[in-house]
Amino acid sequence: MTEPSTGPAVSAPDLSAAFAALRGAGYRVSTTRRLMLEALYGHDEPLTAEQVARRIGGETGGDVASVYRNLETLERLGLVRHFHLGHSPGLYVRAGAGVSEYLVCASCQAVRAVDPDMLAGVRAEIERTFGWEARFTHDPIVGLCADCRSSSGPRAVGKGRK
Amino acid sequence: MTEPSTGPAVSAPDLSAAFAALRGAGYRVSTTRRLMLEALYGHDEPLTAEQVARRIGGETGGDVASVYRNLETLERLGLVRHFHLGHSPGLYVRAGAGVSEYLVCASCQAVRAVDPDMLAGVRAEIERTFGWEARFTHDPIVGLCADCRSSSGPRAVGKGRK
DNA sequence: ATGGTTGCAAAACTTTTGCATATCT
DNA sequence: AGATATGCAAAAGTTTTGCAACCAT
Repeated sequence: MTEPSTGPAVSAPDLSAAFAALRGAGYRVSTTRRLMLEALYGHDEPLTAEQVARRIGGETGGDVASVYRNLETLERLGLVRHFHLGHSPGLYVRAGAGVSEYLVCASCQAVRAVDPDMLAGVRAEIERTFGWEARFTHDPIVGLCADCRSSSGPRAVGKGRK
Repeated sequence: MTEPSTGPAVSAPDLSAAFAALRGAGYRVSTTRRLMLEALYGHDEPLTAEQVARRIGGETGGDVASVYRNLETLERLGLVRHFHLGHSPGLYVRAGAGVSEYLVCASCQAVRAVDPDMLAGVRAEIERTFGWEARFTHDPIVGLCADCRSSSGPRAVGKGRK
């Protein structure tokens, strides 16, 4: 068993640092992983595994199984994070660089990445009221962004009735 | 097409009111639906669709497809609500009776149902900081409950590494 | 009687796993 | 060379859908 160690969470501010993090943990920087990271670090919008696969493969798209395997690895290394919006497939975004928590709009699906410090007040309020320590890392705060609040009114929520 | 109308959301404080809500919206109170509501209204813990099916069928358990169909109906009527915890299957709980938002413990999976009013402070804090209107109805607040905070310390989170 | 409901079967989808082959170091 | 990573195929798990038979109203 010469499998690379899981290693501690590392935040990579940019691509080359992400590659270094991979190597440092004993993983190889394969073509697939390089393309995946380029795709994920090039966008702020979250991507599904299938979207990532489509971006790394030629016409047919890359293999989704490999993408899932790598996403899990990248997530363990703290380079990527994923969450779900409603019943959507997993949505993956880059992590690190002071960005580690998200607000997701239930209406337009916009994602706002925020510095954990900005949520200090919210966390404090939750602790004061309930005694719980809130985690917004895997399950983001879902709500309506400022735009959707004003345009759609308070009724438009979720993915509609089908 | 004589399908019953979707109707407005109704909060049923008890079983008979739930039945009335069904009838009022033009739905029938079938045996399946009655047993499902009894199961869901008898517990505070959330149940998966399969658990509900097991409770309504004899030995073999009821049909999961029907359960899913009915859960969707009951949710539209505001009698039931569902959310997800991590990658778990949908977890269904009764709605109404002043209980409509949840805190879920990432460690022991305890569910704390809270009156929406108790989250007013949290919502206000989020609106002040981000301008967003938070919704904790489909995606509950995930964190560590008071018990798990003291016992496991700040490290135990999520479902482990598999 | 009638049309909503159920059960069963099969499909749709997302994610995981096994294994031989290709690839990085 | 040698172990890791990939690709393909198949499986697992959850949720949805089609359809004939059933059952509240």
